[in-house]
Amino acid sequence: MIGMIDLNTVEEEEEEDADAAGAFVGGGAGVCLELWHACAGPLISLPKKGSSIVYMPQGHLEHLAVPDRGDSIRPPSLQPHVLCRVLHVKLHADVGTDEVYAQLSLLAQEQEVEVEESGEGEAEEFSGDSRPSLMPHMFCKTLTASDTSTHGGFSVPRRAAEDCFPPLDYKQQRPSQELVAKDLHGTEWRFRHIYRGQPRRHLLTTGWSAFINKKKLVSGDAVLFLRGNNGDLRLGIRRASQFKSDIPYSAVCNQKMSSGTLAAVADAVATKNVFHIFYNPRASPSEFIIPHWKFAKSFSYSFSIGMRFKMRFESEDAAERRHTGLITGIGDMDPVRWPGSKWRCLLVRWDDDVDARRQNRVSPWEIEPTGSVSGSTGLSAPGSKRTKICLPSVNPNFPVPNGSGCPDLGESSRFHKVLQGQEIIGYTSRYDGKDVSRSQVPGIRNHHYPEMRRCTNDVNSDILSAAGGGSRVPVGNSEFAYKCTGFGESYRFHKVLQGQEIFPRNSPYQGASIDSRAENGGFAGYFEGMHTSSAGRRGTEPFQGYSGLVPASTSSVQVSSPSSVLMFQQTSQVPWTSLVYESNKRDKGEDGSYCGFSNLSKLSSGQEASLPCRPYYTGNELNQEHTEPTKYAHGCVIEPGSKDDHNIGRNDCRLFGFSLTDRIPVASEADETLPTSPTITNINFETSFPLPKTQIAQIPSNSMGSSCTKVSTLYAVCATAPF
Amino acid sequence: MIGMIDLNTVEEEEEEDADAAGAFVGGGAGVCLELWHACAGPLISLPKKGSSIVYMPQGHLEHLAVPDRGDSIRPPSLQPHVLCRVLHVKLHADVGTDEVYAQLSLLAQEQEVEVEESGEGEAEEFSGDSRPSLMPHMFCKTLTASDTSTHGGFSVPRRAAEDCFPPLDYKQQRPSQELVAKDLHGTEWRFRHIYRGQPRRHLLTTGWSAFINKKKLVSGDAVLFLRGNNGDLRLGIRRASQFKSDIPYSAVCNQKMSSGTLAAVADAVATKNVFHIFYNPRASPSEFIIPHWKFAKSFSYSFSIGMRFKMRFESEDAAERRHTGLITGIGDMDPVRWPGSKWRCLLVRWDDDVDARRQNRVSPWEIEPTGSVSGSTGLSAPGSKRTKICLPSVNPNFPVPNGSGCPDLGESSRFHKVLQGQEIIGYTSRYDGKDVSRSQVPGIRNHHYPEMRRCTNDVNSDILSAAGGGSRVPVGNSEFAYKCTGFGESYRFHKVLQGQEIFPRNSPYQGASIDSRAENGGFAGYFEGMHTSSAGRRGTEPFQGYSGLVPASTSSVQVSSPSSVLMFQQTSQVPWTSLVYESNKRDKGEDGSYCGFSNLSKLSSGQEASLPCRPYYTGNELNQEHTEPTKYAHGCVIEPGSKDDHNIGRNDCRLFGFSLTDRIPVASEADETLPTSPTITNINFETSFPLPKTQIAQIPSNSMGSSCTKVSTLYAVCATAPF
DNA sequence: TTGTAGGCCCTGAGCCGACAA
DNA sequence: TTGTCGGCTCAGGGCCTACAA
Repeated sequence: MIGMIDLNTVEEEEEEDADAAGAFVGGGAGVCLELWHACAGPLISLPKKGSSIVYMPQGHLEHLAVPDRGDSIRPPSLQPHVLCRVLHVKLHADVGTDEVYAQLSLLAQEQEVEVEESGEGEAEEFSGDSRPSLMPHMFCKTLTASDTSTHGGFSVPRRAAEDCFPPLDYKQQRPSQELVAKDLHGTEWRFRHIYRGQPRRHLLTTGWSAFINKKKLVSGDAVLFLRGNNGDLRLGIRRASQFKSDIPYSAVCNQKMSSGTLAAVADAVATKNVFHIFYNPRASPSEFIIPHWKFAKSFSYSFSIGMRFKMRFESEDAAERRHTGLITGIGDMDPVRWPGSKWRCLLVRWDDDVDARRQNRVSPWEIEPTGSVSGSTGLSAPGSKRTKICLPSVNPNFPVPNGSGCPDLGESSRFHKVLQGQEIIGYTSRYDGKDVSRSQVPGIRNHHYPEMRRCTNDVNSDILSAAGGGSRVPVGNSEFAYKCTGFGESYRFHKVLQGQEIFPRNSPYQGASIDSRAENGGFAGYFEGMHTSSAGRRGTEPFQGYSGLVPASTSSVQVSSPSSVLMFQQTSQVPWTSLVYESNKRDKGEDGSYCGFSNLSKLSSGQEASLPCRPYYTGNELNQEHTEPTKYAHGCVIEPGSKDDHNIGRNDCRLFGFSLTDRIPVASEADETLPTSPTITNINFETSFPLPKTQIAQIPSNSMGSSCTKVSTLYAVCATAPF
Repeated sequence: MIGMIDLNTVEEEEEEDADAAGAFVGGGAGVCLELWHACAGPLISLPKKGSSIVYMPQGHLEHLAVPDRGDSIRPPSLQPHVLCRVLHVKLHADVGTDEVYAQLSLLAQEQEVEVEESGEGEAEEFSGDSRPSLMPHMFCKTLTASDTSTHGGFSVPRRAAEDCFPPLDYKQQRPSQELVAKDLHGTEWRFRHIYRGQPRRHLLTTGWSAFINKKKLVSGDAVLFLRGNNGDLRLGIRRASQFKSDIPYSAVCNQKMSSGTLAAVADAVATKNVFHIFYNPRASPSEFIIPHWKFAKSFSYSFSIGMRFKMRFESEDAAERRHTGLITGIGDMDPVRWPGSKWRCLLVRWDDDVDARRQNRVSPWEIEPTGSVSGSTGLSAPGSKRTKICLPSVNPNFPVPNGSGCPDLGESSRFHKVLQGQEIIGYTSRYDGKDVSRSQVPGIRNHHYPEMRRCTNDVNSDILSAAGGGSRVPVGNSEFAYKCTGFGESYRFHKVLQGQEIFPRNSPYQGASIDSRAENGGFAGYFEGMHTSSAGRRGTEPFQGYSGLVPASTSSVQVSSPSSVLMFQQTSQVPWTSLVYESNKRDKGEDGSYCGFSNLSKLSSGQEASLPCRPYYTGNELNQEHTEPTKYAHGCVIEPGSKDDHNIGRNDCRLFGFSLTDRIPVASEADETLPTSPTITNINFETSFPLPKTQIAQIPSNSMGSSCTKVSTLYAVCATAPF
């Protein structure tokens, strides 16, 4: 135990935190929530406990990847879309392979379910989990041949070592120490960390090969080091390819996902019993569980043959890529067994079909129309451009120390996005606290108090004016929206990408962040000042400090060499899109037969939401390319010169590979102080998916707790224009 | 591939054989049936496909060894004793630990089930599996410190090497070859086999440490080498202690045996669906599945407080030991949740309670009363001593070459018993066929034809007279009885014991055996001439050759040093006990409430069995000590001087640890040619377990196929005296 | 006959700096 | 800054015989 961490750490704190989040491995040891998400990959999210989701048996079968034998015959009683409440989410890691997977406990819901309960439940759940669990320092490195060779050890990127490892005594000729890192199972791994060579470099030597061998890591796999706020080191694995050696991959997980699953589900649904779904986020991209609102939202699009669309993918290097295509057909994928199912009901042709693996069938909720079909610019609702403007809604990530405002909303600050190879560092807190900022603005350390005070000001008007005002208002608080949609399990979701390093060396918030953190005794729930975007400390004044916290210079962000790197990026939920709720009281007829989800028509509106609202998107997605949304979305621009469609640095979270950030419907009681867009019309013309009446993504108005009711109105616009 | 086996082997033959027996590992590779049983241990047996068993949920819970949480609450509909039909038996081996376990597919039976179906099914199943699969050569060695050290290799006992391994060219100074052995998963392991050192010895060097490491073998564990009849080498493991390392033991198996199992069983029983039971024969001695007849038989005993009994155990060295005790109480083990259950309903005190692990509660079918209570010598039925006399019913193991008689009965010849450290070699067939017998009787090679011809003679009268005639007739054909009881899955069951070596060097049958085998082109289903006892080639004339094949001298058997050794012992089924069936047509009243198995009263008699028969034991077990039953049971006495109660060499097979050999009720159509015992009375006086009327172990008369109908009557006596 | 120990060889794990990308 | 290479050391795998139980 040489050179142990010297901070005032609280042992087992993360364990408890994981417990509080309901994250366990099978054996009972706690799984580090952050580590799980880091290992799961950048685009994986999970539904939150208590949220409403739609379960797709077809997709489940695909995920199981079991041969379509007799036992996979559709149980007659099982519908293609099953509305469920998520009762529990458990995070697991395969004992043999460290592969992460999740167990969801679902309960089929009646159509008459009061959506309000979801919101209440959420508020309660968050309260038990509002304790900060910061892990501001992390890095992910793809192993080189040298790293995995028996010949040598592990070459640690310099800044990664400085950021995540306890400092070495560089006065010595060969400084070294012993590192202890826990993996997902809580197993401790010990490494000798030495700084040597000419030129000097950080190496892990003794103990490394044992780790490599035990984990059966090969070149191309990636390891993650993650320093918790209490100083604990965590160690994760993200394999390049699925682990398919002589040892059967994910024996336990596959075991649980074996045949007969669907029959069990059908029985549970029929008998109103809980059933359990195992999901391996890295095994297959099946998105067989999607948020209720997302499913409902897909009805708002009018898909038609010939329509162009775009869709996001996770590429092999864990970077997100976007592909476009053309809808070539619409119809049931399996009209015999699953008639009326929307699962992969769209037949598409990709513009770049170089990737043969890509499915030629997609589900409506996976794609976004780009609106180039039939020249119907009307698909683009008015004000679409303003949705971009909303993105500079940078709010500070500094938490209110005692969280008197909306403590249950304080979790969005953990909604991280960690890019592997894309280093986004708001403040460069070295492990020893030295060299905090290389080119720091002098005197910045004294700014945090005024800024925090400014957070309490109502700057809504500023925000709105900055955003261009008008009908569309930025849903600046991603966490709020996230929570309202019920997919808060991933509120601390990280996104770790490889290949690009973004390092804002002279962020004016660095000093402030550090100081506030120190004064809060490590409690601080803030993150780097960069890329705070819309998410952040959302409390009574969500956009608080917006005007004051916009970085003075966007050039502070640098894009450096690929591979290796660290730090979290604040994930911004719904950064550049706005939501509009539309009153939908008119009876649109009983044409819901196709969608197979007519039960939605029975959904009642929220108690406090006086009017039934329907999620509505302004159509900005239909005619914009989203090539550089972050330019507009974030207070600091990632890299002004980047013109590819990778959207690196775009804050995206997906539920089962599905984006949670694009547009999140948020219901509010009514528009009180905000400009509304009462003239928004239903864009669902030319619909291929007739919408049942009041088929909405119903978000309870009280989902954020009573004290936040007013806040919610800041982010959601509910147009009450009757039809 | 140095020195590969030179026999005319048929590749994959055993694989197919395993398939035919329904033995698979999870992955699909075939599990060698013999190897599975060898690894499972000496006292483990399994029910046969199609047989009737009684399933005990309580025992299952014990076997699961899950904490008694809420989910182990007895499902209301689940009875403590469930009569089931075994639909399938699958043999498995844990991928990680090689631990063997079995999967039984059970279907709860109605009381009205026709027992005849079982017999028919058996005949069919056997037909598909009547192909000989001989493995006459095998050895098991407990690993020494040197064997497991990284410093050296594996020291092979000399005769083990000569018997199981291909011969070396001893003319070379250092003969060596490469051995290839398959484990339970079909994985090939290659070893360098060298003969060197001063004095010379057989060693496995290269490749051995890899095996040790991969299998995580330690000193004290045992390895089994097993040479198939086609020359294939098989390699098994029997761990000294349960494999409990950092890697969870038997993850897959335990997974399948996890919580909620009982609820699933209850549901399956209620819905008349098949349910699956996983049984780890080495995990716990729970005997939660017992043969139907065994369960019923336990009612024939009259257990009372103060009664003495004996019970068999498997000791740590895999040797069988017998312990005696006193019944101190009778009553439900769990009167709240499982009232009326007979599971461990007897409270006992052991005479030698040095072993604290021993349960102080036993089930009635586990023990045998010794009749020393209340001086009731009446418990000993008349003719008890004659049961010993029946044991010399040695029949030859030489098969009829073309099996025209009863091919489906030809399997008993595979009912092996392999004693580890107890070497029983009828003919010492070296691998190269040389040095067949070291002290062979001259000219014996010419004896086999007359003997085989003699096998076709009906020597029943001889047998009976030799057995003393009278009311009790030896059930000489163990296989037949075994099959009739439906527990034929283990018909090739091996018993491997450690600690004693019995080597009949000069058996007069050696030459004959070898020759007949050679002339049959390897088909021969015979075994060594020693210890043929009652089991063997049972065809139309089960006791054929009895008079002519009794060894001239019993001194041919030697007991040598413990540890290491080989060869199969023919398992004798019911070697020294006789069965008497008693007509039980009288109505004994509806007092079956206690036993919880009153459905037995609805059992109808077999179609061809004209009269309901009830298994009945003459009570010889009640007053004899069984110390040296083989003296009487076998044509050749194991070791005349052995006086301990180990009963080494006693041919015993257990179902889930339960003896199948003691007494096996066999139903017959009627007694045709055999002397019967019409005056046998029901000894079930003083009964603590009132028997429902016609509570019998019903064995179908046609269980051995129509061609064997007459044969069956030779072994079973059905007294038809009405009450 | 076979378990164990010591001698010996040699592979390869693993640490190091040099060098170059 | 860090990936890879060659050099180096050394533990231990592994083969052998000697000796003794």
